[in-house]
Amino acid sequence: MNPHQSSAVTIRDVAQAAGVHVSTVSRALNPDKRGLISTEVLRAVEEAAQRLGYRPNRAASALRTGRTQTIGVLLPDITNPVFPPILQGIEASAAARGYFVFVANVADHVLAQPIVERMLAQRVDGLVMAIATRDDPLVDFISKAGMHAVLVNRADESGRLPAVVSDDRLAMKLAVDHLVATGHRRIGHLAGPQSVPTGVARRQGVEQALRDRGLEMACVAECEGYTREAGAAAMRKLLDENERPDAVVCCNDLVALGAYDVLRERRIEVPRDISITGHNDMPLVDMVNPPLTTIRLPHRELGWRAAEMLFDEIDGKALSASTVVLRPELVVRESTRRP
Amino acid sequence: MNPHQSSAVTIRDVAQAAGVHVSTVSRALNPDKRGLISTEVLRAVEEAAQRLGYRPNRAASALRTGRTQTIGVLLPDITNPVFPPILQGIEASAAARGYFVFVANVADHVLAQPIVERMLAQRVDGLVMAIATRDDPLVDFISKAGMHAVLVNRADESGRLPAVVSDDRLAMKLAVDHLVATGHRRIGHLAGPQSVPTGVARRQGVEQALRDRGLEMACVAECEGYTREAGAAAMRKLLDENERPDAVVCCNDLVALGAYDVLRERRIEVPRDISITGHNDMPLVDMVNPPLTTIRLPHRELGWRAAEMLFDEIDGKALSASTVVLRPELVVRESTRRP
DNA sequence: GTGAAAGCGCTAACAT
DNA sequence: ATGTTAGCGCTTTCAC
Repeated sequence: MNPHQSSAVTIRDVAQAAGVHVSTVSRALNPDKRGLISTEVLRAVEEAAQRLGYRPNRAASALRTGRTQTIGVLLPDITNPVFPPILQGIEASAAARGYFVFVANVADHVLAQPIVERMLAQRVDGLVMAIATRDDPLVDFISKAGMHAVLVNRADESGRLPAVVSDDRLAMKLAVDHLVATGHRRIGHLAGPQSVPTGVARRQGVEQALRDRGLEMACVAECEGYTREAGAAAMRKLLDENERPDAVVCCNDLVALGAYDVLRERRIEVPRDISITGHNDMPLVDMVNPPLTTIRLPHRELGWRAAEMLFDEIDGKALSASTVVLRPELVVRESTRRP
Repeated sequence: MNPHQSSAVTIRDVAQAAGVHVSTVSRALNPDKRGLISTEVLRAVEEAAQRLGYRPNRAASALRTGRTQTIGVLLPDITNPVFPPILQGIEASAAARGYFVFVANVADHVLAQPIVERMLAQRVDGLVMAIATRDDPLVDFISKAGMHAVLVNRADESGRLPAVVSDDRLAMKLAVDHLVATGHRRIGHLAGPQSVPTGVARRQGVEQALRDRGLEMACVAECEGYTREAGAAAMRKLLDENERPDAVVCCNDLVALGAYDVLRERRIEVPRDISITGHNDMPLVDMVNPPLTTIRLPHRELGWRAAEMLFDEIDGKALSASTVVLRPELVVRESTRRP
């Protein structure tokens, strides 16, 4: 916006037009202090502000109050379909409170700290982070800087930052229970990288759920990443090194789709010969062949809740639980055999 | 961020530590004015700033200069897969220039103007908008306010705002030419809503491309929206009211997927009995059955270019073309019969 | 090359 | 209930 031509109208102009002092205008326009102003003056100020097209300069008020009414959101990859709904939830919560959201795509984790520093300079009131690896020095930096921050879709194992996550173990239990209930007994797992918390948690979830049913893991292979290619490679390995299982619980939808690729290539039919489950319920997995049975996460709510927690912290009522765990949900489609 | 505990270090502190005046510090830390400072002083200032962990307060500099180093991005729906790459492009361009990006999800178009007003109050330096309907009063509002703005994925028919778009007619021509080259003659179209510019342009594109090849449109049906359901409904209508075409050019991938649904239901096999093309190359359309032949748009570049144009405007070098049209690309998969 | 001083627009004591 | 005043942290003339 060109500062020279637009909205040169300041609180001064309004005060003059309304025939009152600037501080009166400031009060009249502040919802929290409107009560202190007489009805006539209030009306006069509002009329003048309206007429002149006054728009308070947030930069000035930010300078004065130290609060910018903005928060920052750090995402590893906006194009990964899990993040848009999370962002949407955050944005909705922020918008409802009159906050704006800075979005930064942290393509490479080494850029995270510089970005956080710039956000600090920008005086954001807080941060929602979907990045943070385990034992992240960034968490350190943030607490040292005294910034308000909440993690989303990532837990802070050191417990210094509040977080909102989905229940990975429960997710896998839902998948396993569904498979067992539909008659599967030899159940395998395509595990996520064991270097990341979700990879470990989901694998443990599968093992535990199996044990609860008196079963053992039939076979397992670890993916190098949460991608279709990694899923295909792991599936190949799984099939080559083990007797074929009845069903495979995949750590993620993309991995499941990679498994589909290999099964199609080998003419093993889903779900007739083998059942497959995913995790995330990403868009269009209901369109693949066969439509994928998967776990739906409350992504939007994850974002919403994280933002709400952040605002509570900012407002000083930081009483809330430090980690909120949301419930995932099983979505049964056609990649799992019916009983 | 809590203003009380963090980064209480100001330019004053640095000045004192370095034994110089604040204005000297300001100059030393401003890349454009660093030249005016002697090497020793420069070094002393930098050392002091570093040591104290000084971080310039952008709110203060924004107040003083009228520039915030932020831009706003207005999106109709972040969860629509075309927008994340656009946003990514915008964000990358902004980050490269040290700008931050406010993202606002404009769920309902009546909210657009209030949001723009808040962005104005926030003193964003400019706006990238992926919203704007035809003859949008918002465009009016923005030009009146003297804001810098660029449209993306939407053209401003009144020509008051620069825009970056993809070539819809060319997109359809690529699809039609491919179909003709692979032996199709009776070619139909599932058109987008004729109330939106892209719906009209794509339909005209199909018609023109056909005419260029000496063919006529075999049949056409209009979708009520760019959704799978609308695509299915339109496909049903198309089949019910016309002799079956060899191929159908769809206005959009989701519509094409809706067409798939109907064809599967009627046991019409793709591409043996009929060929189908989409538009957008959204994620996973390579995973559906059969993988969809479609048009890939340079979404990320759309965003990048829009942001670059905006920055040019902000910097006063608004010489660039007022509308940039980017080339889409044909992606041949298995939903179109080979010759 | 550096310092002095004013002021961006707003808010919040404090005074009345 | 309203006015007075000071100042948030920075940039930018204007002096020297």
